[in-house]
Amino acid sequence: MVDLLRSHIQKRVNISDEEFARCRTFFSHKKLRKKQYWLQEGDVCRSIGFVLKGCLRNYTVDAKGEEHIIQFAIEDWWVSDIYSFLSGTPSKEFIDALEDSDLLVLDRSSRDAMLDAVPKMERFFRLLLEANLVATRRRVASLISDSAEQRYLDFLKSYPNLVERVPLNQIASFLGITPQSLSRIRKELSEKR
Amino acid sequence: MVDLLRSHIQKRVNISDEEFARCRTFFSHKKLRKKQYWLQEGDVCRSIGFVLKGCLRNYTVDAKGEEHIIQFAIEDWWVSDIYSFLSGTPSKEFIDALEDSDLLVLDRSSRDAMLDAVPKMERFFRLLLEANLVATRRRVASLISDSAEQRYLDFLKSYPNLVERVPLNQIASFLGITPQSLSRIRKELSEKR
DNA sequence: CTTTCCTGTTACCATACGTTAAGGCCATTT
DNA sequence: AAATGGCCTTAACGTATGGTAACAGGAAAG
Repeated sequence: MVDLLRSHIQKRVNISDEEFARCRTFFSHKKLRKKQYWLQEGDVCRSIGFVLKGCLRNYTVDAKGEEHIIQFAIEDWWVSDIYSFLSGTPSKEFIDALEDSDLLVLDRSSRDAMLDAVPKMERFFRLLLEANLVATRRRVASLISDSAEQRYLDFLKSYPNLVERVPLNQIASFLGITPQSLSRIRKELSEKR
Repeated sequence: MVDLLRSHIQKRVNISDEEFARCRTFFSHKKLRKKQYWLQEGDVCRSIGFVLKGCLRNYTVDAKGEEHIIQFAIEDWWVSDIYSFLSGTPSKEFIDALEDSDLLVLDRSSRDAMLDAVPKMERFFRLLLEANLVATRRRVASLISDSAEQRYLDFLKSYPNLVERVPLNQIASFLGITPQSLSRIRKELSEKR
């Protein structure tokens, strides 16, 4: 299981067994059952989580009580409210588990200690953030440029594995539309092709 | 002018005169006249730019020829197609100047050399990326949650200086709506309040 | 086994935003 | 002075998506 983290890091920086062993000591384990919260609005997000198993979502709830999914996280992804984590201010987001999940958790002081203990990880996090920023910018471009139908088709292409695991109403929320609209879009697509 | 870069870096990491002087050698200057391109679709984005003066925009052009602004950049901000820059693949974006502008430019090999020469800059870029990611995630949250009117009001609050410098049709494009819609929204707002 | 909840679908109407077209204002060019 | 082009606005109409409501199938809970 922990091998997943090792290969995740190795994808970006070369790390020795000894260095990885040192890194490993800064993480702790966390199990979440389906529907269990990891972060609730008003809490400070004190750690970032690396998903070993399962699926989580990061979302806001607006004044009408509607949920808006900012991010999904499955195996090999990280999850957190990065703003609250970095600033130490209370979060406006929720994080909970869509499936029984298994995380490796790194709190703020552990991360800082790790960066001191294994300087190479500084580069790892930079590269991770770069990849994240690229993906998030893509999503912005898609949201300001594309129709809901196009965004759904892109989602199918980009995350084929997620479609099978996540309920459609959750995907609609991620796309920024209602479940009813997504249902209509799916109907039209199936009629056309 | 270069002091702007110094204080920009200093905001995130402590850097000595000597270290800054070393950093400085990796940058080159670039002047752009209004409407001049810095990046065109199909080109590889070989450098990132730090804006000393002026205003630039980063945008895509869709199949209908419509422009969609992904990012504005004014003084003290960075501009690039980070995906093309990192991957070395041809860009699908344009970058041009909305005003006569003055950039400090860092190409890929210079950046890598700088990171070797001044390891502290590794942390600087990590922190810069973190801030960028936070802002971009905010924008995603706003695009999937808020009405165009709300997004416009948020824009006014977040970037009051930009509103005065950038034409309204450009702001509409940034918000993901047409100039006509923005005009209508402004009218309704002025009638209400 | 029955009940309840969760998910997905459909339909009807409402609304926000897009499209097309036109006109006016102002700065720049000729 | 006249002409041009960029920018903003307005209006009438079209379309995509939202809101509300109802229903059905399947999973989960009792």
